[in-house]
Amino acid sequence: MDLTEELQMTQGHELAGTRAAAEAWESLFRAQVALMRRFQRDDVWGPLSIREYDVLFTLSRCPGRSARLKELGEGSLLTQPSLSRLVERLEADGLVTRGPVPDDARGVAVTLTDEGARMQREIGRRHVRSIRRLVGGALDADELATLQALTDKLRAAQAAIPDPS
Amino acid sequence: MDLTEELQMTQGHELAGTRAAAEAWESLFRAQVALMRRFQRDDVWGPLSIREYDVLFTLSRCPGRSARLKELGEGSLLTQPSLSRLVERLEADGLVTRGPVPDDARGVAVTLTDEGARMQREIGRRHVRSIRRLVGGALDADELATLQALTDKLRAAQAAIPDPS
DNA sequence: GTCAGGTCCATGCGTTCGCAACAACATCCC
DNA sequence: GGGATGTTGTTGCGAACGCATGGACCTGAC
Repeated sequence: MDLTEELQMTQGHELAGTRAAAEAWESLFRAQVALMRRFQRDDVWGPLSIREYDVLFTLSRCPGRSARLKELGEGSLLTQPSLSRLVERLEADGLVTRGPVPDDARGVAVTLTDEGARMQREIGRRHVRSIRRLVGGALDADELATLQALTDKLRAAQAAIPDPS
Repeated sequence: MDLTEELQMTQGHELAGTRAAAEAWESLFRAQVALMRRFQRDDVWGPLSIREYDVLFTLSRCPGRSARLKELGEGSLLTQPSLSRLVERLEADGLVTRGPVPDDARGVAVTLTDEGARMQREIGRRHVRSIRRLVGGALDADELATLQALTDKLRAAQAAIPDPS
């Protein structure tokens, strides 16, 4: 342990080395970008953008294939206004419906239509083939399990760290 | 090993299970999105967008702080026209210069100016603090090293897999 | 040399995005 | 109840993006 880390620990934090964290993040980021570029090139998205597909995918895993706009926004990189208009387009295409939510007249419940669910499954089936090729073809089962465990832990632990005050 | 995997191996591929690959990718993707959202919220970017910073960062690691437009595009999610205009804006702000590249009159060499390098270092210094807090605070040194090794391997191995023919 | 095909970058144009402001509702405190 | 404050979603508008296309240049065959 070098002096910097020791100093940090005396301040009550158990932070791994700055360099190790930065390098791990960069590797994670670059891997995600590289894979995303390939997935984007894939001819599996039909009339949807990846962001639109991701919303349909998220909805397909929600109870009743329905979620509030706010919940959808929490798992997305889009800002709330952009998501609002994305959902507006999905509704115009007949893939989702927008309705009221019980017990909160402000809320908007976004619900997958049958056609939306069908579209999601169809694209998802093709997309998962690409994932198997590119991700499953790069790492073995143990490595995949380890990667999943680490990224799950990273996401959970990061969520527990407050914003700088 | 289940029947599906066995069948795949008889076809000459050593693919890990589809489910494991899909779940690992989703975890990786969600972790990246969650962290990215927090980094975006950080008040460290000054007048730049994250994408603009990423270009300056990439240039700062290139020999001579200079790279061709094409090379910059390979590590970015932006399309070529979008990157072209992003660099155009960076040039207008005095952060990069555009010049010819030796031995190829089509090429455009993008070079970091002193002010661009200073801006990148200043933002980078603040950004790396967030990375240490959120990434270094979530995983210990061993976990960071493992995560980096796996994502590096994933990126390299994926690059070696050809597009579907 | 020159012509065909490929690569690299820029530009026109319609779409999507983010920011700021706003409207509508919920919640809390009195 | 009633106003102050916070939350949820929408809208106006300028900025940025992606797609299609075009111009300039490189490469290879003849």
